[in-house]
Order: sequence, then structure tokens, then C-alpha cells
Amino acid sequence: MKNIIELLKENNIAPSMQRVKILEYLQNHKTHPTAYMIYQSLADEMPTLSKTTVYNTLKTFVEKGILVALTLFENEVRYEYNTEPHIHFKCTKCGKIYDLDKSFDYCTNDLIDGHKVLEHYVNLKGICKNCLVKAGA
Amino acid sequence: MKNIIELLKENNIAPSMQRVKILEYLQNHKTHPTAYMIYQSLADEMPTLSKTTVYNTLKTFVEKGILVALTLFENEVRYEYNTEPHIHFKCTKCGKIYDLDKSFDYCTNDLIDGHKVLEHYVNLKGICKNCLVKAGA
DNA sequence: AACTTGTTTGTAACGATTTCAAATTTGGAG
DNA sequence: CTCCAAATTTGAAATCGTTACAAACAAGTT
Repeated sequence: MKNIIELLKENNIAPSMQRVKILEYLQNHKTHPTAYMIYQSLADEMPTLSKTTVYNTLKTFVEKGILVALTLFENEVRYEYNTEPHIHFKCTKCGKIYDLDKSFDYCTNDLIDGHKVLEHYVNLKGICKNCLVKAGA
Repeated sequence: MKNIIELLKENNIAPSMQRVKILEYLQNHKTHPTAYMIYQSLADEMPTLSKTTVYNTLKTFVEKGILVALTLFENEVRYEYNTEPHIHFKCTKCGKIYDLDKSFDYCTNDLIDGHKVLEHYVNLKGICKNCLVKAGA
């Protein structure tokens, strides 16, 4: 668990209360939350927190490469702490999103059909381990 | 090019004027249009066409498996005629979306880490062939 | 203490989509 | 052919996620 204040300073972001709390939340909750989920979760602790601040802060973090913004399947942007590239799997039963540590081949060659590939997103959809067990019971 | 009216009947969808026109548009324009783009394009020809009808119709088609709804990168749903699974590549310069005929490996085994995979979406982002040439000039 | 700069806030606006009820079209049954 | 019920379409209003903006606030300098 990296020191958040250090991390912000390294990226030339002033470590304000709200910025630290938001980044801390993402570090502790690897659930790919939306901006609104983050806002909701922090609202108790910080009653004056504004939704705009959450959006602004997330945007800043993405620009600096601290977070990754994902448009997985629906019409919502979700955020996760920047880690190694990986695959996302969404369960259509329970809605949970899993991180899968499979690597993919597009990494190896960065030219496909003459197009230069800079980013790649692999999203899978199906029924997760847990829901399969429940269905079998 | 499949007969659209037959296709609709096969799927128990009454082949109304607007439904035929919308599906015809998707057949003829493999540009991954949004609902609004489709609406715009058909508005000249059908002045009383409602946006709601376009949305309803697209939803019906997706439910029946005639179309595929894509959330590629931004916060917009795009539609394409249901074809073989393929990869989408979006150029960050010109914004164009390309279909790539690369197959992917997740097809082969439908269980990953115990999760049953039913759908897979692979989205690449980068600079397309044409924009690379322009940049080099 | 006044100034400057950066940050946060809340309200209003926005664009994509959905809801809803009324209007229209359609395809039978008489 | 005419009438009716069911399906379809329409347009206006509502909703949801997000952004724009301007005022309020905080922190550090001179």
C-alpha cells in the first residue's frame, strides 16, 4: 500500500483532504466504482463533499495516469487504481466485476492491419464462479 | 444482403416501415452509428420519425439478436449488424472505428478462472493506418 | 491584513436515454 | 368495407451521468 500523499506529490497534485480520501477509497476498494459510488461512500465522512469535486478529482487522476477509467459494458465510467493490464469479467447474474490476470496477445505486436495499437481493453461477460455454484444447487 | 422483411418475420417482429428502414440503414452503413446518428440520417426521408421509435426499435433488435450493442470507449451506445465476432479498433485522431478480423483466444475455452464466458469484447485504441500516413507526410 | 493562487462547492446546463400517455396505424372479425 | 382491439409510433417530460461555471473558501506570500 503506497503512501498516498507521496504519490500525489510525485504527480504534482496538492494532497488536499478530498483528493487523499478519494484515492484512498480507490486503493481500498477494488470494485471498479463509478464516480457516484465513490461520492456516496465518502459522503458520510465528508458531509460537504461535492459531486463535482469527485468528478474533477477523478479526471485529474486519470490525466496523471494514477487511475484508469473504464467503460466496461454499460453507459457508466468506472475507475480503478492503475495496475498491470488485465481483463475484466462481468457477471450478468450478480453484476460483480472481476479482474482476471490473463495476458493478451495484442501486447506483443503493436501494429495490427497497419494500425498502431496504443491501448487495449478486453471485456468478458458471463456467469461467475459463485453464481454457477448457486444455480447448480 | 438478406431480405429484411423476411428477417423481421423470422424474429416475430412486425415489419413496419420504420423498423425496415432502421434495419436497412444498419445493413448499408457499417459505421457503428449511435441511435441519434440513425435518427438524423432517416429524418429527411421520414419527417415524422421519432427518436423514441429509433431507441425502441434498436432495443427490440438487440433483444432478438439481430443487432449488437457496443459500448466501445465513450459514453455512447453504438449499434452494428450482428456478424462474426471481431475486434474493434478506434482511431484517437480521426475517431473512425474499424472492424478487425482477428480472432481471439477466449473463444476456445469458455471457462476462465471458473467463470463461464458467454460474450467477449475486445477494443483497441490507437492511431489508424491513414492517420499514420498523414503524420509521416 | 490584503493578494494571489489553487481548490471546493452548489446550481444550472447538457446530452443520451427512458418513461409515459396520447395519437396513429394495422390487421383481423363481423 | 367498417369497426374494433391490439400493436406501433409519437412527442413531451423525466431521468441519469456528467460537465460548465461562477461564487465561496483555504493556504501561503508579501
